[in-house]
Amino acid sequence: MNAIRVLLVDDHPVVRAGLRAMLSDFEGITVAAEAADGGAALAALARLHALGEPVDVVLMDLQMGDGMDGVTATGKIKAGAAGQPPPPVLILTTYDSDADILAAVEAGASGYMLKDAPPEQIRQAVLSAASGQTALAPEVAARLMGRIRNPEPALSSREIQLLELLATGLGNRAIAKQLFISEATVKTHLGHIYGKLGVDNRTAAISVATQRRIIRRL
Amino acid sequence: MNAIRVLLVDDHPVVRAGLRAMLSDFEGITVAAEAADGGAALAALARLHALGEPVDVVLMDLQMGDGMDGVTATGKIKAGAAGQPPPPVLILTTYDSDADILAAVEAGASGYMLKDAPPEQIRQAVLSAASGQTALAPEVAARLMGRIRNPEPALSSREIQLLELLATGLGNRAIAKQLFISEATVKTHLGHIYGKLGVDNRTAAISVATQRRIIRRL
DNA sequence: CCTCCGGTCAACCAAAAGGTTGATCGTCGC
DNA sequence: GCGACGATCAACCTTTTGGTTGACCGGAGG
Repeated sequence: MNAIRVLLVDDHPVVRAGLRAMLSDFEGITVAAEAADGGAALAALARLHALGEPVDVVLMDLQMGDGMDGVTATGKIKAGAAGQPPPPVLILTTYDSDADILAAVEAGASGYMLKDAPPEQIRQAVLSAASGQTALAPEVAARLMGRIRNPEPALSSREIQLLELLATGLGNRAIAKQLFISEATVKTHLGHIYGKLGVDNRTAAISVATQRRIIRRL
Repeated sequence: MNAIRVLLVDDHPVVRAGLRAMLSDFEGITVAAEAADGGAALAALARLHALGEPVDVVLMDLQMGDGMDGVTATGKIKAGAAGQPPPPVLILTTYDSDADILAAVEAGASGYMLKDAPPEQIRQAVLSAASGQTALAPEVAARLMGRIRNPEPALSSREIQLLELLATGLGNRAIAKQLFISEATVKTHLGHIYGKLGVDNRTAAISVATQRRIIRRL
């Protein structure tokens, strides 16, 4: 049986070295190539395909230095026309926010592992992904289950819109003016938002919304 | 000449493996031990010291899974009574916010490196630290220089500390309790912060501070 | 058809935050 | 020793927020 050929994608040399060292210790797994960002990953994929040495599994970080993040890269890999069967993508990240997990899964990732996972767990995940199965870290699986059992109240798009203006530091009056509604309505919306996020003031709402990636922050 | 003995502290097995592989490739550097968190690091330090094999440099992540973070651990190491000369502590982290850098430096860290640094830079930093010098990543150094040159928005470290609590959504009273100061003092500090950042409310302060990377987004 | 829900608005009250002035204390540098 | 500055606190007042209640409209769905 041929070894599973893995493509490592991470912008941290340290992490790449760790993954390389870790995977090399396992039987049946070899590191075919490495890339520091999404663009390089796509290039490496194409290059290896042209050489007749296709990659079996892509092991990729979710947050990368340059513009393209793991989710976008996953989408591109999955949509990649050239070779018929795009390789399974395994996401390896530090955080396990709901939004990240959902986004990764929706983009077509075959798995979602955390960087603090023990080597054996990572090995299993690579093996699973190579055989076409899905691999989720226990913590991630538990989180998804909890989400299904206990769905969080979803914010309406209007509320998210409010939240974004809120995060820029605007006061209620300014938000009202911006959205062409009355200050009273702004207060009503904010009250609903606080309730849904489980907080009781605007700064906490921003904090929670940012952590859950309901709104983005640059 | 004896090799420099390094203690690796990071809660991610992957990162530890990477650092180990990376440092092992260098002449004159050996990994004496590894620890997954601050507590284990202190224990390892004591154990190695008892064995007569003191570590020359501690290479530690700033954010660790358990309670104790890198800054706290650094402080404990520096204060560690047992062996007379505490080893230099080199902080290795993903982010380069003012808040993190200042906290690390104040805690007595000998250096501050970013995880996306090339191997050679890390090697240089370990060497510098071992010889008692300070090693800052270029990005970090530039940031500190800018801070000195631009006295315009020079927030004191106390103010940055306030800002961080502010960003978690705490109210003035809660912040006061957290810092063991009165609510009046919190208001005074906030007033100064608003003035320096050119804003007039807490949410705007968080927004500006985040964009200027005075504090880190979580 | 009628109910549920999102979005809109109002009035009112309580609490929190913001603005101002002024004061004490320590440390640092000149 | 003096002056500057950061950190601390207090009292006072104004503005902003948060919390509650109640109401109207319009669309989606049973």
